[in-house]
Amino acid sequence: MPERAAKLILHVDMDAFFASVEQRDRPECRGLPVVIGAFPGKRGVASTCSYEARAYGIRSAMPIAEAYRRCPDALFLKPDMPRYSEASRLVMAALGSISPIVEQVSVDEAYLDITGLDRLFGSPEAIAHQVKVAVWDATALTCSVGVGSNRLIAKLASEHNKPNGTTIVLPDQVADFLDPMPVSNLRGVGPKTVKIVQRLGIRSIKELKAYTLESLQQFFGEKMAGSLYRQSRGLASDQIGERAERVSISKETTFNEDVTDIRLLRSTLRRLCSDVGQSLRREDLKGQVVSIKIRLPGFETHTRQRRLALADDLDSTFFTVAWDLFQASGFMGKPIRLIGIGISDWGDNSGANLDLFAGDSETGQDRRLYHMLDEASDKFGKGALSLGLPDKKAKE
DNA sequence: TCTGGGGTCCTAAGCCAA
DNA sequence: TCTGTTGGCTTAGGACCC
Repeated sequence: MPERAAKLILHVDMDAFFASVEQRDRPECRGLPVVIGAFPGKRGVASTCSYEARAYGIRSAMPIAEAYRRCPDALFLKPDMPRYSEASRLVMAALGSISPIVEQVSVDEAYLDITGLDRLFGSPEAIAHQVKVAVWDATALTCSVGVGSNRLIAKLASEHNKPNGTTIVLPDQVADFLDPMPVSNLRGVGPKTVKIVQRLGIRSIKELKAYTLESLQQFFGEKMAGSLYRQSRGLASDQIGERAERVSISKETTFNEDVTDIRLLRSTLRRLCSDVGQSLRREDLKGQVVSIKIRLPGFETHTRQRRLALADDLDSTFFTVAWDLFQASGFMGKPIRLIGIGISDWGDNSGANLDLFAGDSETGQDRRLYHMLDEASDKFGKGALSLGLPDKKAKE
């Protein structure tokens, strides 16, 4: 068996992406603290912020009220996703000019397989430089670049020196690079896992590495233990490819104030179902599992889901099921902080307008009429309209 | 401090059929 | 026919990421 050539993976992470696009396009924002996210006074968090805002201690995912407290003079802007998507498209096109193997992982991040590109560009440092020049030429935005032997090392390397940094980690430098890092730097390690790690007295990746796989399995789930064991040794996938196919589409909304009004909840759910239906049809998908998400004032979150007899993409189908799930959830009449809907499990039935309920004679046209009735009853009150359809409850 | 929105993945419990 | 086991599927919740 011929030995496989060592891989060289490069990770690109745009610097404060949304905020940088705003500062690029709006000269009045340059050099100032800019926070992208919710407006102060409303519920929400900072999606991202400029480096000037970070100097005030503002961070991604920080409640917007806290961000405002830290810097009332910051410019608070709503995200302009179409503009960021366009910038993202240009970044990815620029990366494609460097390597034929690019995997976009989010709007502002990508992995490149740069194995063998030294013949074209030279050293890993030279390739990283080429990437930054290409991104700058295409967008006038800076990025941070990390190079390593696999995805984990490349990603940690790009995070190592931000903004506008370059970090190369050669295979014989991996242990020195990882050992002093906190365990929270590893993928999949969030606040809950950090708590367990702290309870065990583990502070660094070096200390984590002292644990055997079997001992980690006593404190973490099987998968998490395996993941921690491999990551602490710098082991990870070096395969770069197409972005994985999406597995669900969802829409949700948090109310500015908790809601008990059934009509408002119903109309909100209908709007979300319509949005999610539109997204599905745009992507030519039909889903077979309808899930609703309900968040109560204490941030307690519940989900309910139901499998359809056949996959569908109609707003009215989703709304009928979602509303039914909500009514059966036991949360009717309680204050609701957030309501959401998600569709998943792409069925393979290709025909459109398939019946929702097995053995039910309700057609797609019927459903549209029920949908109109529902809309009308929302507007004018129940019983205001009759289209001569059989009573839906009676049918079931 | 008081926590968005859109995702993915993992785990556990309950149910059901072999 | 009854009972225990096992494994798959569904459902719900939770952790995490960007």
